[in-house]
Amino acid sequence: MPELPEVETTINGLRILKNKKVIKVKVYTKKLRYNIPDYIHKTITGQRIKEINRIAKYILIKFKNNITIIIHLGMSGRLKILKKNFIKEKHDHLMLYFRDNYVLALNDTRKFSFVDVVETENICNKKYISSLGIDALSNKLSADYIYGKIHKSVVPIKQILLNQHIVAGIGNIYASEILFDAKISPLTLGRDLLADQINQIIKSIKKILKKAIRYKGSSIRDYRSFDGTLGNFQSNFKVYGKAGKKISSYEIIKIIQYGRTTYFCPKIQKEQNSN
DNA sequence: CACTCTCCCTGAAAGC
DNA sequence: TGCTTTCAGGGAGAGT
Repeated sequence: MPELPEVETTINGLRILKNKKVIKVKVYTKKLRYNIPDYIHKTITGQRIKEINRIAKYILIKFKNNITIIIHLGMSGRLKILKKNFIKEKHDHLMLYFRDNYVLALNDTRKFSFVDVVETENICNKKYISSLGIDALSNKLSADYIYGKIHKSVVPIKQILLNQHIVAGIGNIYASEILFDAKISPLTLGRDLLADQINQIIKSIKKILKKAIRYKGSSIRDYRSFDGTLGNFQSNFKVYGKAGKKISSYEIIKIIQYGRTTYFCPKIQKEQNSN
């Protein structure tokens, strides 16, 4: 579920917790992808949230005592904000109770999410943070940068887009959507991409991700209540999940690349070498 | 080093 | 209908 637009939408929803004080921390499932550190209790109980932001798909909840909770949502994780008379649901693994009856719950069916607790100034010492490439929405993302990373690569562009060490934030759905928008075949190898194509990919990254964020943002009720709905962007998918459907008489197909599904329209998305 | 594959986990959907 | 198999939006770590 959570790629960059979902994470962005989530942190926008979480901002109502700014300045609120944690009065209790409950860990219902310690072992997620990694164990939730035991010291989460004493490091944030009684503390107020200073700010909430993200690095790529990592959510950072920063407290005023210089502690940051880092949350990665994995495949199926989501954060819910609950009010006083909430009911704990299946797969709620961590709950932060705030003054004023707010509760923040991490719910994750598949337990691929993780929660880390670090001193704020040491966030970048975490290997999973420091090894990230440039954020997909950063204006530092340039064709020169991408070219430098991929001009010798024999990996297909679809997989390159999923590589968080190159561009951070794109996931499996938006990778297909971005390449369709750029009219580039997901099979094209990194070293075969032309400068124009790299520029086009960057444009499509911004366009698709921003549009996705806009659609989530337009359904405020969805994320304010954190009811698990995906927002409205699904109906905007052009190719993802649409194998067998047609775009102006050209068929969309599904292939498997590196164990992940890719959807594309071969007639519209050309490989440079096949022309 | 660069690339590829498996695995972590649960449940919905597809297959039989 | 009910049982079995496949697959899912992420990413680390092992293997080649």
